Amino acid sequence: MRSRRPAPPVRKIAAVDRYDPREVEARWQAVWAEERTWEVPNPGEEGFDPAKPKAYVLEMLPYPSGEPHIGHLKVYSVGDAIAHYRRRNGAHVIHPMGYDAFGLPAENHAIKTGEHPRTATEASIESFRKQFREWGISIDWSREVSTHTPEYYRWTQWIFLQLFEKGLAYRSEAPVHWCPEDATVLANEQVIDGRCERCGTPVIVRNLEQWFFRITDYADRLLADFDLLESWPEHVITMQRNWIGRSEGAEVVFRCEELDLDFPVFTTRPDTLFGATFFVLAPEHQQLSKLVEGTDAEEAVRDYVNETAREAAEERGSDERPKTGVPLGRTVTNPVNGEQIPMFVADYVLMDYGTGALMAVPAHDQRDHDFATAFDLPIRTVVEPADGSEVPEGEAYTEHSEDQGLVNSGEFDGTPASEAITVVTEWLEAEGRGEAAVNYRLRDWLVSRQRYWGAPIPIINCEDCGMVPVPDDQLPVKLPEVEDYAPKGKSPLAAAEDWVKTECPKCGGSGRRETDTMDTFVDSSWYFIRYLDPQNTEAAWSREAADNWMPVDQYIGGVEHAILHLMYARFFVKALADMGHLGVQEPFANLFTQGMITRDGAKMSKSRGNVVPPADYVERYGADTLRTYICFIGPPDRDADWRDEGVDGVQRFLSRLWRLGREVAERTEFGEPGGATPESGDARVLVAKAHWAIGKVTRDFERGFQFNTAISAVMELVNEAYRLKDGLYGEGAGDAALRFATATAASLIWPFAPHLGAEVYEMLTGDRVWETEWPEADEGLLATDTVTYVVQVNGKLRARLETEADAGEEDVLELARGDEGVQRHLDGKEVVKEVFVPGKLVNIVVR
RNA sequence: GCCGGAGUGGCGGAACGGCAGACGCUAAUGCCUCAAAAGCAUUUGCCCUUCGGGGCGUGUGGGUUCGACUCCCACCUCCGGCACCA
Repeated sequence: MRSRRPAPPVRKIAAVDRYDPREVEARWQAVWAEERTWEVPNPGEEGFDPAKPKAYVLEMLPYPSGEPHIGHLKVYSVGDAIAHYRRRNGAHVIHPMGYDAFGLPAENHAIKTGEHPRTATEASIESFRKQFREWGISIDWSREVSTHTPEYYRWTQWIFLQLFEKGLAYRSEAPVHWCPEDATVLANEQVIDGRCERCGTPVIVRNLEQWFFRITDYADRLLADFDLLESWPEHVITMQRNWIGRSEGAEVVFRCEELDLDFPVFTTRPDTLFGATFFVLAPEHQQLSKLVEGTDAEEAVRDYVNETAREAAEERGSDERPKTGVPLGRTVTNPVNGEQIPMFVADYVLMDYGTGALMAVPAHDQRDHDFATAFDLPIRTVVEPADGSEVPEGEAYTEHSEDQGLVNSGEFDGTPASEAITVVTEWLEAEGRGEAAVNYRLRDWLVSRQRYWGAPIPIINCEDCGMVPVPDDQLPVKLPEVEDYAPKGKSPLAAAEDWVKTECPKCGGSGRRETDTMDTFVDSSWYFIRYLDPQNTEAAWSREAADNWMPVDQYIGGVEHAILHLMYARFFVKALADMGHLGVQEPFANLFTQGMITRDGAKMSKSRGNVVPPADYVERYGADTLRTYICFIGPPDRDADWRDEGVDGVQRFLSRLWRLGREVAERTEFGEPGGATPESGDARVLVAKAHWAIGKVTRDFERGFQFNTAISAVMELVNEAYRLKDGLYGEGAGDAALRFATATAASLIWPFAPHLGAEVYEMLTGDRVWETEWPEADEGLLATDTVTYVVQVNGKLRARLETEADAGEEDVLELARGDEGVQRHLDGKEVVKEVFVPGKLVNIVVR
């Protein structure tokens, strides 16, 4: 801890004897705003030191709606603690802020009130901005961005066109999810249990022409590059892995000879091909009408298809309900044995997985088994347990390890099932009837929305030239002003006829603008790069700035974004890296997902009346108390239940530290807080405790996010100072120890309670705590002359012994055996073994 | 069903295989005060106690070990994610 400056001005020792957070916090906030303390330069700018390591600390940007809630306070408190810690450990820390300002809530509000969504959005942004300052979050405000400004979405549009040029953005007709309530299409990721993620309305499937990003091209890299991440929560990786849903198997072609049609299917079990006894198509399958046209089955099939189309995806998805379907009166040929097997249409086959058709193997797939039972179809076992054990009645046998061999499978009989997968696939390849294949659950990302409040898609449709990108010098395509924000099945932008009608940039003929806007997840898939060079009008960012700061060293946010945002952003970074705009493959090296704050065990909601409005609480307790409480309540990745009594406790602690600081500043000589390390006595005990706390807090930061134990260590230090202070005042070593201990407590609490930390530290040292280096624990000080040995008999604690730290094994054992409490338990028993752990413990085993 | 995560006092939570319950809340008592608030101090897992101490305790049942909240096996409960994915 460096120090020494002239004695502090009088005002720095508060005149009141009560900790007044409002006064303290306002003063320091003014200093940080005035001096722009948290701004950090880019390479080449004044103040940039290439020798310093960089740290990009980022919390997910807020969606500005109304006022910030307690979850915001948590995520930014946690992030700020990390940012402060890294700064004082010598890094250039970039810690920016922005707003994810496009989106439905503002637009729905606009529809109701007729007021432009920009008005409510910008009012909300102002409120967020104000509260972030009142919370004392150390933000580099020079880098602030908001996704709804033309200066920002100009570059969102630029990225769209980059993807378009590379064939990664395309327009296509496909069955897509449509939310009738919000009157827009949704991405697969935004459909939860068959319902719209935003409003909960059951979605329906419609065939529409829409814009997609080709994220499926990146499926394998999105999986493989988990290896490039430093530290992500295991469950987030698992969720993404499941979502991408890679499975290996084979594509096998079944042929309908009558109509000369080939039906490829995907299977993970080519080893069971001989067990395929029927064949099923999804109701949405394109060839269906061709198969039944003019046959007896036509009407029944049409009815069945219409019926399933009416059903919500939600009901169809249940595996509880009985299998339904209709025979087509056609057969296909099983390529391995030439068998003609009957075809069906059934809604348990999904159009958007595999090829929308499957070979049914009822003996070895439960769903096929259920269908076969319902329709009385043959069930042929082709894989048997090697040990001859029975398969339960009514169940499919799905094992396929080397302990199972093939039967009823012609030349493949006896081949172990695990091996048969490869062998049969090779055979299919040789025969030209199939090949090894990989299938994914992941679909391309549907990005167009028929809504107003988003970035317009920068494409012009020309009768002669087709889809033409808006030339770079004409960006941004500004959102037009309209009268009515309500969606009517097409985008509200379509009503702005003057805007829609334009000139084709290619041929100069008449063109019409694309009227859909982009999914807001597009905006938030690259904001963390714009922060690095936010003022740039020539490019979305400079490679130099991006190379300097990327990747994000610590990303913090809610687990609800585990799939959507985090996967889209990974995709963007990979695509941009492929185009040469970035030098990294992954945006977020370390990810931390914070838990929710509940109250009375339930999620906070207005209807439940258990909301903790941060502004009210900051007014009442001050920001430092709230921030520290949130970090103290429990491990930040877990959910935690809010209790006002707990807040009182933290307030008490901060107030104790403030009063200690003031008292020590008054009653001891201003000067070097460290001084010479006292040899012995309470002064030494206190200094040692301070070093212990430094070590503990430092380890808790280094190990991750163990803020609750870090704060408790500072509490212990403060408690120790209170316990010892009255005996230490007035002697040189005692005064110095008190100053050191108190300044250390202020220094260690700084990442959580910056205003108070700065205040107390300045009272005692005249220095600004954020300009000092993070303290280092003197491990040597922690060693003491005497140690306490724990004495166990048969593993149970029986005595404690104070002894010289350097006492030998025999001496300690001798002492232990002689102890009265130990004696009682040794009496009349035979000592079998004695365990000695130097400096710690003795265990005497008796019989 | 599959994949994650978690079970410790009245509560939130601590514990490199070595003193279970740090720290905080709550509660009780005392000091200060005319009084209250604030503050300060002590106690606060359960049971028994002759007040020395003793017994029991980390979801359940086993195991490894001198020693297990911690490691291994089996199970129970709760939370989250995915789910007719071929």
